[in-house]
Amino acid sequence: MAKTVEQIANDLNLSVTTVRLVLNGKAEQYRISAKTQARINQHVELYGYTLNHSARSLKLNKTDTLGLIVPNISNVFFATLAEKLELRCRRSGYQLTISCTYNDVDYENKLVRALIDRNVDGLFIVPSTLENQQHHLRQVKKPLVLLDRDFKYTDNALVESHNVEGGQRLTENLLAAGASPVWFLVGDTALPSIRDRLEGYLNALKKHGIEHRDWVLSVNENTPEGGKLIMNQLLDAHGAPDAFIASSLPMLEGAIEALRDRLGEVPQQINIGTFDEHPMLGFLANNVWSMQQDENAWAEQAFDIMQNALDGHPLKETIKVKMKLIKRTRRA
Amino acid sequence: MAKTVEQIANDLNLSVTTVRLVLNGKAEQYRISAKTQARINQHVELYGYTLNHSARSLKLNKTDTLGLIVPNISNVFFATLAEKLELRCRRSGYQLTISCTYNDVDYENKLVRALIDRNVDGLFIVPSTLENQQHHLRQVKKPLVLLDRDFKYTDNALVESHNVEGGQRLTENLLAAGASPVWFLVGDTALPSIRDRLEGYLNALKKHGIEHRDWVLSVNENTPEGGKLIMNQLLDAHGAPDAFIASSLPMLEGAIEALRDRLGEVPQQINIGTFDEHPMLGFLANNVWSMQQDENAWAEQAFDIMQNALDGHPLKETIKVKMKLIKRTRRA
DNA sequence: GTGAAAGCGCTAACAT
DNA sequence: ATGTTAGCGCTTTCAC
Repeated sequence: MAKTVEQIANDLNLSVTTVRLVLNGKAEQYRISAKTQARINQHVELYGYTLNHSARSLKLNKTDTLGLIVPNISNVFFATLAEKLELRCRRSGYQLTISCTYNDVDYENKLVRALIDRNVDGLFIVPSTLENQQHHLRQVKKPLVLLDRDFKYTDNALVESHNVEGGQRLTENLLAAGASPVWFLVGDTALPSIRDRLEGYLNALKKHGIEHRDWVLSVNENTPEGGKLIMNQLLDAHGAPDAFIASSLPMLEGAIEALRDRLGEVPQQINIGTFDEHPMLGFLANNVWSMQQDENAWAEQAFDIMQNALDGHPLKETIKVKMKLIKRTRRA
Repeated sequence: MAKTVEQIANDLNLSVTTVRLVLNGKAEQYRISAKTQARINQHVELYGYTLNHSARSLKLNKTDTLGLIVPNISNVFFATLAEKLELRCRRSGYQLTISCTYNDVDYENKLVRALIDRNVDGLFIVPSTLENQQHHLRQVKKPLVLLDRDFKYTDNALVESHNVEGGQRLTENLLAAGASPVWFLVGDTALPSIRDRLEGYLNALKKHGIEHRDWVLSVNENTPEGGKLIMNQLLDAHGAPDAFIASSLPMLEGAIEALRDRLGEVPQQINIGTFDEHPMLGFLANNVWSMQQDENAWAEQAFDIMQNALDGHPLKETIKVKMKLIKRTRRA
């Protein structure tokens, strides 16, 4: 397949420079004779030419590769984000390499090192903890775009959803539906995004003159197990709820499981709110409001910032992407 | 951060060879003096050393990188497979780069070219069509492991689930539950995996002395839209079913949507079978049987084959991984 | 026990 | 308009 520039040059008794110029479309600019161009093009047509990225990388000290580090991609949100980002990167000639941390703090640091060692040109990271974030900021001397979690203590560029506003809007819609209380099942307030959603929830309550901070039930893991635990507590203390919001899909999964385990079914009149959209939310017979994150917008914004940084214009902005409410109403 | 081998050698007035030998743990083998070793180790301790992968790749004509091409990763099965495969590859020092085709036939070919151009050492591919498969077999001169879809016309190594057996077992379990007919909603029989599931279904019927081929309803896209269309047809012709099997999760999503749209709810007594497992299947109030694919086993097997091929022992086997049945029973 | 040097294929600076 | 060359950092072969 291959054929190197030098081989082509030799075959045609030309210099590498000449061949390179036409290969790179600079033929006109350097006024390579039409005849030479034709000879080269024909040769390439015949034997092909594929640029050797390793050689190019060695020379230019860049790989035209970007890294993405997320907790996992079996989570639809991160999976979709990865898809959009990969597409956006490829559109500009970058290969994106995706890696998952599985929320393992040490493994995350190792991943960063592995990608830096492979000389990626820049890195998109969803850090697991503040410590991880600080570690990365120290280690990574390349363009870095933080995603999803604003742990503060840095002015590095960051893209996230507008969780406060989203949380508020979601809550207001559930409040408007009438059922009360609207419990808020919150997993892991160590995560800024979760904290912001909670803040939005409280804002909405306050706006409606409600001050029931005891409607908030929290646990310290953002997982199905956490959701199950907390829903069981709720059932113990108050029986079946009329309405609740889960701070994320994994929490919701656990909460629903608890309801089925304890009540034998998920009472259809419960109004449910959740963050992150998924087609299977339609499997619930209930009214379901889901606050969707806009992965496409994230990808565009994050890549823009990266592009600028690669061009030597590092930006320090925090972008908050608007969320979108999806309503599923059950038939009366 | 960096420091090259040559820099270290210069700093210590040694030759690159000596430095390399201790860096690569061949110190004992070549009996480098303890003193020299100490000096080198100390220097590295102090200033660090990171191997330049680009230079190494250029010299050795390999990148220690493998490629994975799947339809998309917003599909949990492929996402999980990608996760497991990435872990397995990293464990052996390979970086995995994941790309999605979105079922775009041309884009898929471009992706293969892009990865080959970047000189990946080998490729795992879920081909979209037979034509794609043949294209890849022609283009890819490197180790290639096909995944998920046995389009035949090749003896290339391939890893897939044992869909026939899985389909049969799933069907038998639904038949045993008593409800009848057990409809089979099948999307896109152009996909070998789907065809095998159907075959398993028919085997089960036959085994039970049932010959109702008209229980099979098919459409030509394996999507929510396909599932919706087909369930609507079923509702038109026979009313609400007592039991059905969906050939994949996307199909099930559409089928459930149709039920809700038409009946206002998903009748709880319907027994549902599906392929691929997902926690949110628990959102259905129904009995749900799901036939789960074992991504971990796929990853292990696929990597093994790849490893062998990279070591110069190309294998031509087709591996069929056993599936696992998950049962969700509703409370009476 | 340690050293020297060629060469992987590309780019960019400098010739003509 | 086209040619020459150095060098990116590594590996490998050969030499003392």
